[in-house]
Amino acid sequence: MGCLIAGLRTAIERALRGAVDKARDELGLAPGDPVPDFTLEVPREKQFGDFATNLAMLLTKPARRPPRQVAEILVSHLDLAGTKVQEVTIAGPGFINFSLDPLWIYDALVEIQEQKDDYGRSKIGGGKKVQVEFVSANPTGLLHMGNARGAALGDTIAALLSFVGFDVSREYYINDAGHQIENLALSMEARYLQALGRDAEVPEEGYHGRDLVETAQRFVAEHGDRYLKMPREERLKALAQYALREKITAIREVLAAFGVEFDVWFSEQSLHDSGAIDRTLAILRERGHLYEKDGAQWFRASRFGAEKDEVLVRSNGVPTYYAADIAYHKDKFDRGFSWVINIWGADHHGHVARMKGALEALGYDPDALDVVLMQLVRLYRSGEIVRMSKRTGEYITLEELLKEVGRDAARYFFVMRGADSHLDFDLDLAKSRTNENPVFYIQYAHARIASIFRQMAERGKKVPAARDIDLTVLNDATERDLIRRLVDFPDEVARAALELAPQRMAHYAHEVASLFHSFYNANRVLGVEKELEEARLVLVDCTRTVLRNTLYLLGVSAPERM
RNA sequence: GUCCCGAUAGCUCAGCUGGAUAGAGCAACGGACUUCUAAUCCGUAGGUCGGGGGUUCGAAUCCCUCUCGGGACGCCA
Repeated sequence: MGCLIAGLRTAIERALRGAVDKARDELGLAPGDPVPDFTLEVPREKQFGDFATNLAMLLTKPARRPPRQVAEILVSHLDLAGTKVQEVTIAGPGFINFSLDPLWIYDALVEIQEQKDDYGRSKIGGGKKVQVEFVSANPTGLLHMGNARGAALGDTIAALLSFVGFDVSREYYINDAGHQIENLALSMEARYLQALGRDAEVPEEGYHGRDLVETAQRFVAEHGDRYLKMPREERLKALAQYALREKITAIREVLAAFGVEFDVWFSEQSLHDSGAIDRTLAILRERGHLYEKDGAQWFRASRFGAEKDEVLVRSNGVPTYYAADIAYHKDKFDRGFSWVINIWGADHHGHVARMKGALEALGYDPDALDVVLMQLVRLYRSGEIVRMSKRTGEYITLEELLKEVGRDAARYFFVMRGADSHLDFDLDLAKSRTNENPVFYIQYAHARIASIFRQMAERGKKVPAARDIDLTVLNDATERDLIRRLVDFPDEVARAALELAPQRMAHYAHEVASLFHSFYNANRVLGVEKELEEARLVLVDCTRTVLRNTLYLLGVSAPERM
């Protein structure tokens, strides 16, 4: 689909490149000198026009002239045919500012209205296969706030990438092998025995959460005490399998309630069973990246940028988690993903260099893996930190959070900060139905719009087609500011997606809502002069589209009334 | 000790691929509801961008260093 703002942008960029080429001699540039990687952005201040470039400043050095002089020369060679540029000025240290024909933003409204739900979609991703792996919480308990933040971040990043034309797959890696499963089995056994009235203690390293008590009770309800008499190994296996299945189901359900659905649930155990880990180890060994020490198999990770070497196979012959993870990442690339994104807790940061190192050792491009590290979440209630301890099983679960603050607030709050910032999650604020709460502020804007359309319908009117009416009557400052920001939407989506920065969308939504509220307070829509009413209905319609699309990307609902 | 992340308005944070006068929300203060939802808006005030050095035409942004907070450094995951 055509996108107006992108078209304008590329037209100006092309003109600038052309100017550099024509001015080469005058600027004293060598024929081989490339055109520098300049920016063409929307200036913060309106007085600087619609677009501004730093190109002249970047050419200062090769041209050995002051930036403003370079700008003069460039401007004298600019061919602006077909760019809608009406005025070019040189300002500040050497910016070249472009002011467009003021009518251009009205064309954008036509585009927004016609593209509707597709407005902002693009093909930047070119159908490239991208995998986003996130949450991947141990299936030994319930989801906590860290998992919840990961879920919101991962899902929003995936939605953004998909919106800009990537072929995205959401994946959950199930850690259903190794120690934690043994611990789960032992913990379940204790709860099972307790449920049958016997004395038993959950091991210190085990899982102490209340949820396993209930799982054990359900197990008893189904199987009674018949596992008491079975060989211990069989009992442990049955208990672990039962708990695992129940936990994964519970995780899947609560994530679905959170608006997060995965395309693939990948089992770690399957890597052991299929021989994928052995094959991966064999390749590393063949390439000379493994050695034996103290009876264990070590990977020379330090050769590939990691701090130290790492054990892949313990002296007891059991592969480490790291070995499985290497095989897993190899599998990802073998499945044809050309970009792999992991959302990890910051406590895994030490794992990043190792993982990239392993990929390099296997012959894959480590830069095709991006790891988004997210910092901790702290919950606040009544101004105090809510203490949590996973060890004792005392923590707020995602399920409880959803019950308390609702999905919309939770989704928004988790992505409103950059992943690498600590997130203070104020439960009272998330619940409050006041202007302090950004989610309600944004949703309220949407509800107000819906209300306008209800009244419009009562009056027997319809939203006119933008291309049939005169939009230039939208001349008020609040109207122009709002339109201008609506036009930015495709740019904002693209940046948020490529920078893996969903918080940009959260802020953008708030800005659009704010501009709309200002417009709404300053102007009436219904009941004004016919031409103006029609144009304003179009503007309100377009605002609704942008708010909806933004909220959709964030996984937040767009209510019709509040 | 080594490494990673952070430090920006009273509070919570944006901005960080170097760009023009550093932004927003909340809190504070002063205003606006015979009108489509006042869950809103308008205005005022608020800053040595943790300290110091460096690179540059230009630094909140890049480099070095120091201070303070959080985290990671296991044949755990």
